[in-house]
Amino acid sequence: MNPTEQILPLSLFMDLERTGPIPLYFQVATRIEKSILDGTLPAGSRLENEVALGERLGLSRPTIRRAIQDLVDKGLLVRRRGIGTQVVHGQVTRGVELTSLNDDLNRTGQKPSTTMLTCEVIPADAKIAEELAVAVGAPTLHLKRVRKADNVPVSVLENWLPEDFTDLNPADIAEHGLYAVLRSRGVTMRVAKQRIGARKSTNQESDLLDVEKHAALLTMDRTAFDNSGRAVEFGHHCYRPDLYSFSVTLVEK
Amino acid sequence: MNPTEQILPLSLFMDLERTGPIPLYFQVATRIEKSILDGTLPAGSRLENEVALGERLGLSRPTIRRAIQDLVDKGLLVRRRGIGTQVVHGQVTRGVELTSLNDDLNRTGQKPSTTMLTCEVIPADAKIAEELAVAVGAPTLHLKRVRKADNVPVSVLENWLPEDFTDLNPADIAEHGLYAVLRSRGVTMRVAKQRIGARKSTNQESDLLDVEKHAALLTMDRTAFDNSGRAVEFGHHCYRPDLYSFSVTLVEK
DNA sequence: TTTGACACCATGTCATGACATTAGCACCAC
DNA sequence: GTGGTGCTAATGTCATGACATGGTGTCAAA
Repeated sequence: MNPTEQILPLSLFMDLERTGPIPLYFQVATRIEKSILDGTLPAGSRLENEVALGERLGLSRPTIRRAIQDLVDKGLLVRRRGIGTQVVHGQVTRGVELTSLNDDLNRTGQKPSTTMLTCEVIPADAKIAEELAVAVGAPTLHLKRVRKADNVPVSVLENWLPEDFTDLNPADIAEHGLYAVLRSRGVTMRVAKQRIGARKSTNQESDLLDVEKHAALLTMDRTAFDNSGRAVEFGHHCYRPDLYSFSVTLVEK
Repeated sequence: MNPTEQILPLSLFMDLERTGPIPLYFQVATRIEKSILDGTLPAGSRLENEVALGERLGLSRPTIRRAIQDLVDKGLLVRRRGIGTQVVHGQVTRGVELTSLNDDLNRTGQKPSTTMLTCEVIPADAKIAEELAVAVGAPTLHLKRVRKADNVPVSVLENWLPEDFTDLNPADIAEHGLYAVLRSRGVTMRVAKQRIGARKSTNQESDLLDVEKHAALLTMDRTAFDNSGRAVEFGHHCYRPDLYSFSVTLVEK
């Protein structure tokens, strides 16, 4: 019942790349994470303590600590002062990340496709102006799309972008996804604030998503900010709850 | 248009408590956060750089860095190497935290109340056993409650707890909430894994929540782990989407 | 005028060392 | 026996110092 003392195999850390561009703490975190996922470190087992681990690997304590902290933030490890570090029970689930639905589907092996319904430049109303931090009436690019996975409609996506992006190419967006097009323009997303709720479908949404009238939909409003802190996108999305849901891992600080 | 150079008023940092139990980085982070919230540091403004800030406050760079990093993780600041640190645009929203609905309602000033529908010890079925990492058939405490805010029903909460907690007092839970009772037993939650979705209400749920039949509900499944990494609670919750939603702030690493 | 080299700035990474705090345990005194 | 006391182990906090890396702007040469 008491936590098994567990030593990480040294071999896992033999090939640390000390000169490459990949930070050492990241390499360590990756290797520990892999050990957890493949069962080398079973749930509940204890990690070697920070200083000892650092000595064995020839790394300083801050580096080890940073690696472990990243895994704690991910919900894989739990630390207790005076006790040590243990692997959390329960199967690992990938949490929500700052990616688009397109990326998610690609990762899970489903074939995404997009139908563009609307792509127009319209003046911002009060709500959009507020979300994007632009003046009311300022031109914005308004998109409405249906996203499908393996040809089954999954969600209706409606997005607004500030004036700088009103020249985006609708065909590119339909083919590669909005986020990919923005990335290729040099925009890197850093922060997103999302609100997740639910409501009934409108008749149009029922048609688009191929569900019955007044079906329950999962909704998500998102405002995304780039690395200079500027709002670059506001979106209102509706998902078929039988095909999509959100996973979140919370860690008490 | 270009980010205003901004200097934090030194007065904000004059009363740092260097001997007390509150970490210095936390005190710094709190003060910066307050400056952002009250408008002293407007959206888009630039922070003084790390080293200078450290010198002015008589603190080391790691301490300052830790404080800033916490605010970056909260989605309040954005950092760019070679550029500096800026305040993110957009109003601040409190994200999901590892708290119970009870705590949430208390914080927003609404008066929560709870009706206990079921409180019984039952054997774990396959799904519950999997979530709690116990054997199938092991005794678990099964709760079903309705949570109200200002006497309006907000959610139906169904929870399962492992054998150690089968002796919990139903009256205590109804009065103080499940999480408060667990805290008073010395259990501290550290990690929770949630899945958020939507579905239609059952007839019973429609009655309990005072909504029409087949209304859209927001659902959340949560498994919570204590500071030793052990699963201590699995819950399936349904919320009225007109009264409750989830906020999440994501930060790209 | 344009372009390349270079310096500067600010954050990113890493090492070393020290002390504080907490949990668990063994031991000793009462 | 029981309870306090102190030791040990492990993480938490903080300081100092160094170098790397990416972004920006300047200045001079082509």
